[in-house]
Amino acid sequence: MNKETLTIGKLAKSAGVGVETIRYYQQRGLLPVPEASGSYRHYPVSLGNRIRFIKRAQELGFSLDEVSELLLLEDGTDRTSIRRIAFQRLAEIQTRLTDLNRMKKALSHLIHACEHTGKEQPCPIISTLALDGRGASD
Amino acid sequence: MNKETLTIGKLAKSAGVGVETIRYYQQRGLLPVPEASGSYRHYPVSLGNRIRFIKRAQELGFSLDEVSELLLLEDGTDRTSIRRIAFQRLAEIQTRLTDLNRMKKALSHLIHACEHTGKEQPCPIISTLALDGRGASD
DNA sequence: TTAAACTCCGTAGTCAACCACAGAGTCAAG
DNA sequence: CTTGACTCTGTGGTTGACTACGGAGTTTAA
Repeated sequence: MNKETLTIGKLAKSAGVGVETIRYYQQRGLLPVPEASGSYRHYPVSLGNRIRFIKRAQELGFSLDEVSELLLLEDGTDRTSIRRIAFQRLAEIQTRLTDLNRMKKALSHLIHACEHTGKEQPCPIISTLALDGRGASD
Repeated sequence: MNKETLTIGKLAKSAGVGVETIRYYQQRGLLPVPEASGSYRHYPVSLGNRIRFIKRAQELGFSLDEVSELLLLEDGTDRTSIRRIAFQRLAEIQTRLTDLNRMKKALSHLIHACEHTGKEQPCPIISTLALDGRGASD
């Protein structure tokens, strides 16, 4: 009833997520489950900020487990721990970037070779994949 | 019994995968299911090459669905289709690379800011995530 | 006052690419 | 001929982040 609270549906809409997402976050312990004063629960509007926090962290590639950690540190006093999590995340991103760049290079190379190989010869993309053992190009 | 055939376990070992993986590939239609001459099936050794083909394609980031397509084109005559699939894959890799680079940049920036901000001020990592609405940096 | 829209709660399904396991049958070596 | 390793089939579990659904109760707008 309070002007400061919303039903779960309104909260979801205000935060741009589905109702089920909110319930899921509650299960994961990312969001508190308010007491119901009546038969429906009343959600403080401020939870919208927390949901948006979660969403922005996800956009930076944090998993919900990592977001949980960040939320514990939300007051910002434990800089060291926060940076540790961020560094970890950065390292994972770097690893993934390296992998993808290797794939990209290999694939571009194969496509290029395929485009510049005569029809009489086998397709380099297929023949590379079909090579026995490894020892391809790499 | 033939010298040219193996039991599923031997085939799996020779191709460096688990028995379950072979059965899974059969379900997906990536591998044929040979008739059993007896009560066990006998797998041509050549299937090992096909399995390795699949694995190498996966290393280049192809999904099993894409591998199915590639296997249909395995003779290498339909270069256009093969290249189409490879190009698609390359485009996906590029998209992912762009995303990750954006994340990396944002995160490095935040970490740097966090390291060079006085203790009296709020942690930039947290406060960026906690920003109301969007309109952060981006 | 009723009908639509919503909430609650729990469970089950989705995607990808497998892995695990159970129970029964079978094969090969000693 | 026994033992132990293997095969067959079918089904269920894993991870991550949701999404969907069902049935019952509740609130609210017309």
